[in-house]
Amino acid sequence: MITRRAETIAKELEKLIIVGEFSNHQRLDETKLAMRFGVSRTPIREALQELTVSGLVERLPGRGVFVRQPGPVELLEMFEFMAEIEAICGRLAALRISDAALKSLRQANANCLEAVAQRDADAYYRENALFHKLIYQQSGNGFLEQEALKLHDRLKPYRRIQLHLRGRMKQSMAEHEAIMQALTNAEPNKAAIALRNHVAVQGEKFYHLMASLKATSQ
Amino acid sequence: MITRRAETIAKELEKLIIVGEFSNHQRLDETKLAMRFGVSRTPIREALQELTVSGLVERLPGRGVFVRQPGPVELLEMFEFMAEIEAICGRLAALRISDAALKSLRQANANCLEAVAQRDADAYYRENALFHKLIYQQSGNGFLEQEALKLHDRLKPYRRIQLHLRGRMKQSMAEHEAIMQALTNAEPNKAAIALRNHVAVQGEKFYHLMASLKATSQ
DNA sequence: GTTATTATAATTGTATACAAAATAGTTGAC
DNA sequence: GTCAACTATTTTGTATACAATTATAATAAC
Repeated sequence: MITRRAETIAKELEKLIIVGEFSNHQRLDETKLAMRFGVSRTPIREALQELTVSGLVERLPGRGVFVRQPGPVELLEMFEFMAEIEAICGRLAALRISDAALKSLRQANANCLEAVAQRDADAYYRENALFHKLIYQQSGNGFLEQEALKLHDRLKPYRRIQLHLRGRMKQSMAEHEAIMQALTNAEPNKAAIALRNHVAVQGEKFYHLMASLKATSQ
Repeated sequence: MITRRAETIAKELEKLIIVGEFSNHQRLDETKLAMRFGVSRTPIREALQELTVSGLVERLPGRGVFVRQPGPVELLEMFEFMAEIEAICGRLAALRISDAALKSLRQANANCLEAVAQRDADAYYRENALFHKLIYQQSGNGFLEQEALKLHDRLKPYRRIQLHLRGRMKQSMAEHEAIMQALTNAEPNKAAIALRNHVAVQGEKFYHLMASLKATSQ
C-alpha cells in the first residue's frame, strides 16, 4: 500500500495546530513545512487543503494559509452546537441503546468516579470521553456519530481546560448520573436536557473559558 | 488575484457529482478530468482532496478516488440528522429571531403559497429554501447556520424529488404555518417539534425516497 | 519626513517529470 | 479450461521546474 504521506502530515499538522504550536493568524510557510517534514511542497499542500476544509486554517488565495483559532464568539457557538448535538444523541440513544452498551456506560461512569476519587485528571478525561462517545454511538445514527466525534475532537483542548476547574469533576459526575438514569429509563427528553446542560457553557464555566482564551489565542 | 482553478474545479465537480453525472463507485480518473478541465493533474488532485473531506468521494490510497453516493441507510441517517439540526435552529430562532426576519419569513411563506397556487414547482423550491435558510440564520449561531447550510445543499437532490409528490406541497404549507406560529409566539419547543416533523422522513415520504434511490444510484 | 513608484525577492499556483504501486494482460504449468 | 506467476501497462503519489502573483525593499518625487 502506498504511504500517502500527505494524509499523515495532515493529521500531525492538525495536532500541532490544536496543541497551539503555531500562533493564531500565523502563516504556514509551505517550504518550511516541507523541510520540517522532509518532503516536497506537494504533500504539504494537500495536507493544508484538508485542514482548510475542516476549518482549522484559512486559505487566502495567492497569499497563503493561516492558522485560524476560533475567537470567543465562534467558540461559544461551537459549544452551543455541541450541547445540542449531544442532546440529540441522548434523545435517540434513550430509545435505541442496547443493554450491553448501558453496561459499558455504567462501567465508564464508575471509572470516572474512581478517577475523581484518585484525583487522576487524565484518567477522568479518558473515561469521560469514552462515556460520551458511547452515547454518540448508541444514537444508532452513524452520520450523527461521526459529526459528534469531529466536533468533540475540535473542542478537545478547551474541554480539557474546563475539567481542571475546582469542583467541576464532582458536579460533572452528578450530571452523568442524571444522564445515566434517563438513558436507563428510556426517557428521551430527560436525556436530551441532561446532556445539553452537561455540555453547555453556562455560569462560571463561561468565564473560565474566556480566561483560557487569553492564554491560548494571544 | 490568483485564479485558484483548483477551487472552482472543486465546486464544479461537486455539482456534477450531486447532479449525478458520474455513477456511484465510479473511479474519477485524474488524467481524464485534467483533460476535461484543460488543466494539469495538480489542481484536479487538490479539488478531489477537498471533496474527500466533505464526503462526496472516497479515496482509497494508491487506488484512486471513487464517487460515493449515500445508500439508503446513510441517507436516512442524514435526513434524521437534518431534521434534528432544523429543530435546533427553530428552538434557538424562536427566542432570537428579529421582527424584520419574521417579516421576511412571512413573505417567503406567502411566496410559497403563491407558487403552490400557480403549480410552479421551481418557485416553490426556491422560496422554500429561503424560508429554511432564514431560520438557520435567525438561530443566531453562525456555526450552526453553516452546518445547516452544508447539509441542506448535500440533501438538495433528494429533497427536490420529494417536493414533486402529489399533495406534498399543501401538506408542507400547513407545516410551515405551524412553524411560523411557534416562531411568532416565541415557543422554542413547539418550533423545534414542528421543524423536526416537517423535515423528517416518515410515512409515505420514506417509500418515495427509497423509490427515488433506485433511479439515481443504480 | 512622507508618499509614490519601481525593482527585487519571496511565495503561491500550476505544469511536468519521475518513482512506486496497483491493475491488466500474457505466458506457462497442470 | 483453470489457475498461478511473471511482465507490461496504467495510475497514483511525490519531486522538481516554471509561471503568476504578492510582499518587500529601494529609490525618487514632493
